[in-house]
Formats: sequence, C-alpha cells, structure tokens
Amino acid sequence: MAYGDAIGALADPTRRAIVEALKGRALPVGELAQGLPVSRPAVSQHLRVLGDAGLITVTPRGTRRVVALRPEGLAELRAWLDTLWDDALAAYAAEAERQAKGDSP
Amino acid sequence: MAYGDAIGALADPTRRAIVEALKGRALPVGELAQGLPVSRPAVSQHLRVLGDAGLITVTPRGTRRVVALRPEGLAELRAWLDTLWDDALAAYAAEAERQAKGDSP
DNA sequence: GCTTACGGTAAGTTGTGGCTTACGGAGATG
DNA sequence: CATCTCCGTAAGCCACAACTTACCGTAAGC
Repeated sequence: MAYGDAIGALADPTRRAIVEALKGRALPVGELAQGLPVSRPAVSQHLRVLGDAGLITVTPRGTRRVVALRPEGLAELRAWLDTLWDDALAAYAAEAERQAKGDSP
Repeated sequence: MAYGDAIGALADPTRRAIVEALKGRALPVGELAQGLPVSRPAVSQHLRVLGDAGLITVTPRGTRRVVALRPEGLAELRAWLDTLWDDALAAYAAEAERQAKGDSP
C-alpha cells in the first residue's frame, strides 16, 4: 500500500509546500528551508518522510544535498486516484439509474 | 485550497477504507460501519470529514442515511496531482539535461 | 590541519486527531 | 401514542506527529 504513504506524506501542508517549491527546480536542503516558515531540522524530518514515500530523491553534491521530485512516486498515487474516480463515476451512474427506475415509489 | 481538504481526508486509513467500501455501491451508515473495525460514532465523525472535503454525499432515505461517493470531489485533487506530475517530469528532464551538459565537471 | 558551512540526529514539548462510551433526537411501525 | 431502529453529538482519553533547541558528523577552503 505505497500510495498510502504518498498520500499521508502529501497530507501535511508543510510537505506540500516543499513539493510545490520543488516543482520548478531541484534545491539543496538549506535553500529549500529558507523559503519555508519552519526550522531547517523540521525540513530534514519532512524530507525523510517524503523520501520514505518515494516522492523525492536526495543527491549529495559536495557538501550540499540536492533534493528533487521523483515522478515515479506520484505514479502509483495517480493510478489509485484514477481507478477510484472511475468506480465513483460508475457507482454514481448506477445509483442514478436505480432512482430513475423508481426504486422506492 | 480544497484539494488540501480532500488529501487530508484521504490520508486516514479508516477513511480510505470507507471510500473503498463505497466504490461499488452506496450504503447506509450502519451497514457501512458494520464492515469497518471501528465503532459507528467513529464512522459518523469520519463521514463528516469526508463530507466537508466534498468527497461524499449523504442522502436521507426514510430513517436511513445513504452515503455515496461524489466524483466531483475527486476532480480537483486529480487536477492538482496531474499538474504536479507534469512539473515533476519537466524538472526531472531539465535536471538530467543539466547533468548531461556537464554542469559541475 | 583548522575552521567553517551544510545538514542529519537526539531529546523534549505540545497540539491535535481518532477512538470510545453515553446520551438525545428524528422517522417508521404497531 | 408508544416503541424501536437508525444515527448524530458531547465529553473525555490517548497516542502520535510536528516543531523546537542542542549537538555532532562530514566535505570544502585557507
């Protein structure tokens, strides 16, 4: 159930802010933390969660650690959401038809 | 930021179980609670959260309250995820190209 | 080799979210 | 009207997650 980890990771506003900040470009941890309203250790802890969820990669470059989005991590979540969407639509249509047929007159 | 509510709602495992249970068909609250490992009041509280997030609809039918998935609630979340996906791919490609060009020899 | 910048880890605090039990109200049924 | 089922709300408890400060590795620059 890896999409559960991903959705759990993205549920936190600070972690969504991190992800949004990484949408354009990869960033070292310090630079990333500078644009956020929390301390740098807090960012480190969030990065661990995002990493465990497979949503980011961290690449050491010299003394910096460059953080980047990892598209594959989103794939599973997208797949789950899509099937959920399809099933919801199907159930919705089925219910509407039941009502149209006069299920409980 | 309505997708935030949606993602927050889906972050909880019990609420995901509720959503999964509703994938096939709409259900009254009691019947829904019967298939879950938590008490009925707990389900009621979860339904409030899911309802506030726009992910379900609750329709009184006699003395029952029938719960159904609401596909539109998923639309915004899907849209956000899709743009995130696109941007992640773009950033990933850009980073790969930077490295190929020999950014830091 | 020493120092400095970068950043992960440890320890402790606190707010909040999910759960339970107990209760109350609305609609069907006789 | 009396009763019974269905379900939402209130109150209280507890675990956990997010944050802070303090500390310690590790790579680079002089």
